[in-house]
Amino acid sequence: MKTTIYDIAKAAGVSIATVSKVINETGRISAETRERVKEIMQEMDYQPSVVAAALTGKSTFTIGLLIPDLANPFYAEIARAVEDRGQELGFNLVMCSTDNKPSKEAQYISLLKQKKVDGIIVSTGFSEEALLQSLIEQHIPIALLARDMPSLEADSVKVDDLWGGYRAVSHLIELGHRRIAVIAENLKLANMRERVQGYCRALSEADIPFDDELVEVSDFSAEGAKDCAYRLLERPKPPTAIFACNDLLATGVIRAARELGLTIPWDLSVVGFDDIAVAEIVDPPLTTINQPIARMGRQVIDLLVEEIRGLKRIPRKVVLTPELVVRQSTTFPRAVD
Amino acid sequence: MKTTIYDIAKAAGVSIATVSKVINETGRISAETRERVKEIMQEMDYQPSVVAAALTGKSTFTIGLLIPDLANPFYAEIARAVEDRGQELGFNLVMCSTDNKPSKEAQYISLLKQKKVDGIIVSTGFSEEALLQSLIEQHIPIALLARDMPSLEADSVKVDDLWGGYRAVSHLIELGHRRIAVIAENLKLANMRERVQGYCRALSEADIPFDDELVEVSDFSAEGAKDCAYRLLERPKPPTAIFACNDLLATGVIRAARELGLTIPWDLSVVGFDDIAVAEIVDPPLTTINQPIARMGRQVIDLLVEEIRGLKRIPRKVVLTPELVVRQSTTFPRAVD
DNA sequence: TTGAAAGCGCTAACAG
DNA sequence: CTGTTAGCGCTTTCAA
Repeated sequence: MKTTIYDIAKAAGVSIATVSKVINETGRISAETRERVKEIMQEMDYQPSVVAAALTGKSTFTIGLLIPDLANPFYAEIARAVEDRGQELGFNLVMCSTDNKPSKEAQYISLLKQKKVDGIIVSTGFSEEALLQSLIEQHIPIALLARDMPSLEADSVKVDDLWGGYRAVSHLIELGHRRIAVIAENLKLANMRERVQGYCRALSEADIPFDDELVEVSDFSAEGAKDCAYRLLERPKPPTAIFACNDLLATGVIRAARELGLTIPWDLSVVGFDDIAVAEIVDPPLTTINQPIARMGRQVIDLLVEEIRGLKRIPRKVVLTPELVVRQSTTFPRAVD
Repeated sequence: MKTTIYDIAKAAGVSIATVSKVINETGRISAETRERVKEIMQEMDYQPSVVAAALTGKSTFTIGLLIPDLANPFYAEIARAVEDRGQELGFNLVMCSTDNKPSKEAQYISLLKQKKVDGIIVSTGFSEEALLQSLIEQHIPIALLARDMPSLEADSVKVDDLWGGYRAVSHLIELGHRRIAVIAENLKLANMRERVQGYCRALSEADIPFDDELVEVSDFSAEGAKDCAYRLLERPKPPTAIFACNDLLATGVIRAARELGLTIPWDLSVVGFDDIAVAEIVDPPLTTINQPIARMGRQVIDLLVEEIRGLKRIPRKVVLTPELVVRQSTTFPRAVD
């Protein structure tokens, strides 16, 4: 049998209440007995049961992380960042890949509730606001990561997607591009819409007319983006630059260009979004918009843990400014119109 | 307050024991009361507390997954595969990225024990066998994934690394290469040693003398592999092909080659190992050895859950045969010696 | 077929 | 400063 608080109490010749107090550093215990109990706990290699403690209303020290897909490098990096900060604070992460399917999301959330997790970080695409709202009403701490629902009373940490999109496209414009296409992942995602809005803003600021033939909507895959890029590049007047709304899509664009015999950046400039590790690895290294993933992960955990600890406050909406990272996938357009 | 088993019992006019029995489908209950209780549970949106159940000795339906680094695409894909099968069976995954540091590993394991997880899947590099052994003695189900410790009485699922290495290099030999280098990640990892052994076996079978100047040891990063590749390629007589012991290392090789003005595969053939998603994305698409990740993930979970359910058996050591996937990073050597 | 009652390991008043 | 005791929500004999 595993050693319990009773074993310790008996061995130390005190009551379980005393042991509990030294474990939690609550109440007042004489230094002497405290030391003795501690020693015995060491000797007997005692580890308090989180389960039993949780049943009495204490933390489970577990946080759920909802993301679309753990195998997607962006979310894997997000998860790692969150995990790291969680670990520092003593919290474990349970992973929930929902594939952006409401049914999976609901299923995971239900399980997390049954397990009495301390809080949930939501980084999935289009959660039903009602579902999250109900969690809040059940006093389950929630935080949004890499997205936000303005009307939801929950902490959130994200970058300014509109600014990011704007910056990406204005970079292309500064290089001299005028026929710039954009490939988005799914316009139902607020993120994507904002990035495209940034695209529009940059165009309009440069007095470049918006041409809806230059906006393509892909699925979430690099494959999908490749198809979009094909359509774009096989037009009579193809764009000289493409803004892919995330790096994964950008890799699809790169492959399409390669297959069509185009050399990046000379025949086509490409800029991505996210700055995941693969952005550096692809050929050519990708110019992109950097999301400070490590920082974002740390910050959501910090906010969520604050709430878990009961420091009730007004929800904080953190918006970080992403940065343009110029690498080698962008340059001047070969021929000016 | 959350609704408990008592609320249901009261509403249904039965005892909590009865409710418990319909929840768990144990004991004999009249169809009539069963239905009534079920209805009421629905109506009241009752969800049994996993925590309370766990305290009485039942499953927590939680499994710990120990990997070196969740941000590493190979492990992210592994984690996703494991998560998926776990979800199908009702188990949640808690992620533990150890960075192959024994201290982190120990810390995570301790936490997992306190939370009474049902089992642990170990996919980290060099766990101390003693630590895992002690878990087994505490009757905590353990399974090894993508690695094995033959002397440990635990299930394991992995590919035949030696065969994989052999297949990679024999492919190069068949193409006509004779000066073939290998870049390994860390020879303390059994995996890596076996892959290098496969390399050696293929050479010796082809009567190519082993040249220890052609084996480089990198750290775990693409950067490290790039440095190794530089050293290799700047020799007076550089290799015509490089076997990188995993795809991440292979991307480093590709970058080094690119920087040195070499064209793959014409100036240098490269083969990787793992077949992660980026293998298809890099330029040129990477010839590599495929690990059937989805299948591996499914199988460890199945084995582990068997053990969790108490179907005690002799540990199963599953070894799958990886397959060569020929893409565009390999071809004949330009000039035969 | 059902229910009363004794835990599971720990926390938190409340007494002493 | 320390101990007694009543739960937390559920499972599981054992009787009825």
